[in-house]
Amino acid sequence: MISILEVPKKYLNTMAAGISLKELALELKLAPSTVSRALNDSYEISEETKKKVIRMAEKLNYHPNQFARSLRENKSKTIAVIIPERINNFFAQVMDGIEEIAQEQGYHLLVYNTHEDVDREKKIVNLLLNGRADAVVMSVSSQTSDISHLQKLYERGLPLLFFDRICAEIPTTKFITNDYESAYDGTKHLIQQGCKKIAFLMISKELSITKERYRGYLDAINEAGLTAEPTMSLNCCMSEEENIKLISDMLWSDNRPDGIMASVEKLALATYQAVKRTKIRIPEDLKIISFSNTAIAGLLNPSLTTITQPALTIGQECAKLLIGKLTKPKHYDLINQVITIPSKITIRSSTVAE
Amino acid sequence: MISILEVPKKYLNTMAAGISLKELALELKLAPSTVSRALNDSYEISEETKKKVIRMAEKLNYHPNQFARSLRENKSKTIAVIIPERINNFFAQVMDGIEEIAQEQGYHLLVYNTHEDVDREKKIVNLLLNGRADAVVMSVSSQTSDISHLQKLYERGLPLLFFDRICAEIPTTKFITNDYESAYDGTKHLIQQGCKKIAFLMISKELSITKERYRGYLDAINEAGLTAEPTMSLNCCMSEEENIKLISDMLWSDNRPDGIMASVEKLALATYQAVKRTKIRIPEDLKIISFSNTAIAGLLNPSLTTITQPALTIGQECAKLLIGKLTKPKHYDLINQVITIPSKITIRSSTVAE
DNA sequence: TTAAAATACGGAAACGATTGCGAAATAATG
DNA sequence: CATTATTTCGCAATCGTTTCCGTATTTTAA
Repeated sequence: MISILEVPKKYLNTMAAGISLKELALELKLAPSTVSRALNDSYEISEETKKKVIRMAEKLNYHPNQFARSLRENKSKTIAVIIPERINNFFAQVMDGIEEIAQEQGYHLLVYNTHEDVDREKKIVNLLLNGRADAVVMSVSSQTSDISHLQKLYERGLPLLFFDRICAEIPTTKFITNDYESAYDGTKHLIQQGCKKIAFLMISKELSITKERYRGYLDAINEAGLTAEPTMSLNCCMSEEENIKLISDMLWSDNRPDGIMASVEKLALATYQAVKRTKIRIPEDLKIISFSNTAIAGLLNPSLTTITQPALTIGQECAKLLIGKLTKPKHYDLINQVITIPSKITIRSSTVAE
Repeated sequence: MISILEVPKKYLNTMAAGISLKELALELKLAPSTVSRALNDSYEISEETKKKVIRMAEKLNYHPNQFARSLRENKSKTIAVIIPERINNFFAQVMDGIEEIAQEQGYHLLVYNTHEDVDREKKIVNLLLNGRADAVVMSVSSQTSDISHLQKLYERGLPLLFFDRICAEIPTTKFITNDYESAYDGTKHLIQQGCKKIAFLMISKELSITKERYRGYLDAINEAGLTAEPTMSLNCCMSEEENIKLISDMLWSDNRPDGIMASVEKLALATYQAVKRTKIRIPEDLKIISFSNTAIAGLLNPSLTTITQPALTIGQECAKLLIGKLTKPKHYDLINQVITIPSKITIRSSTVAE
């Protein structure tokens, strides 16, 4: 005799793989449709039946198959996130922001790292074309010039959002920080501290953030009556070693800068490494400011003046808008606009001689 | 007249949402089964037909629906990764390692951050019970003592793997570094540098890594004839501010240590912050060594002696084993064992007085 | 008391792919 | 030429849900 509280033997072996709705219905002597409705708390089902169904579902450890559900409903409650780099405080914080909202709303995150490689980016985007995710939020790689793959993704109809390194050609919403103003203010700060020859360090000329930050840098320089020498804008690469060498060469040259605006954190750190191999003193001989989201700028030697992006907020806003669009398509729209959230400059020892 | 190179009008509106196999078959005047086999390069289909099908699939921009496929095949080519913290160099590197192998093998990654919170961990694990992923690799949160949710996940039959912070009770494969030896060697190094009273900093007594590293620390101390005072083992928490205060209190006390073994990076950094508020000099008055995977240990003030874990390798090995198990279940087995990959100690200024 | 409305549930189709089986048409064999 | 293999493809079931209908039973209204 099988007690009602025991799991029937016939299910014991299949339990590992999970029980289906149909089997659950069979056990309850109900139709699958009824069980489905009961579990989804439909008004068509009596409270009594609901209780029974829910209890049995728990007893048999029932979990609805997500693929069947996704197939039927044509949505997966999954968002794909594509970033160019993972070992990076900015992107990690953005991810945390996205995930915070996603978890609240019951959304899952597929995460992809392109390693700043367009080819990888294209492969990943093509993979996403089959509808594994309901939406995509991304920051393009530094090598992305051809954007046909992004165009295709956009035309596929998936809600698509950009942040930080955006793709202007795609008519959707983008979240960035006030790149121009921050770079302008940061450069101005260097000038106020006495810098006459300021170098601009970048990882790629093509990047949206590079262009904007460079524009801010240029305007500040010109406004101060200084001249922006071509040799002072240094286009770096992916290899840390090479970057250190490039920066070293600049520091050893006769025409060396007395100030540096690093458009990304890694280049400021490369500069620190390069400086270590010289007699140059920071901030006395060289002042440095950098876009950076590291928590330990204050522990560096010397502590680093930073332009900190609102990374967490950017992530949260991306997720809010995207999930809003997914859950209430009528109320939200991914219109072609750039939303700017300001950065914060924190002045530390690397720019002020005591 | 519709040219063969044009997309028939009737599909133009549905193209955004994607075309189905059935529609593709209709257009080709073939049965869905034939089209499916053609696309999957079945021997049953003539080369001629295959060409036609593939060309038409490309023309109509066909992409197979992953949910239908997953439902039918009962697998999703997706691996779930659960980590306790994202803004953390170690975990970021592990993730990169996992993703490297996963991308090679065409696997996707669902990533979850528990923020060191057991309740979140439980929710996430329960979400995974419905088969969204084919396998799970995780590092448990520092607050995890009740492991019933992990047990349930394991019993569900999903291949499950642990790394770094492992759960000994679950009989599966775990990847860690040589926590005991590294802590032993690191502590011994402090002793050799003259430390007599060494403090051990941890984030949770329950963690596997804490226990092992503490054991190594203790053995090194006892072996050297020193005594391990209870006040010298400091159990820190999640809040950076509180940790700095805890460490500050220790540093200001009469009974202050002359050496510190930090079992995780964030506690070494908190120590640096705390030291900044005192007159204490590193390494003259206090020497510090820490488990850490930061790339800028050399840029800290002073540069930090580190025990660096093989994070990337750990990630790669996890992914290799897991995907091996998924693709060739007969050849791979997740036997109950702990695989150890050694760390590397890099001695810097924080432990050697010049 | 009878018609209308509300309640509670079952049957069956649908989502989009894969695959076992059957069956033509063609090729190979005796 | 008759028979058997081989090639090439179609039919239909299946995976596990959800949901549109239909219907029997009960309740409410007239």
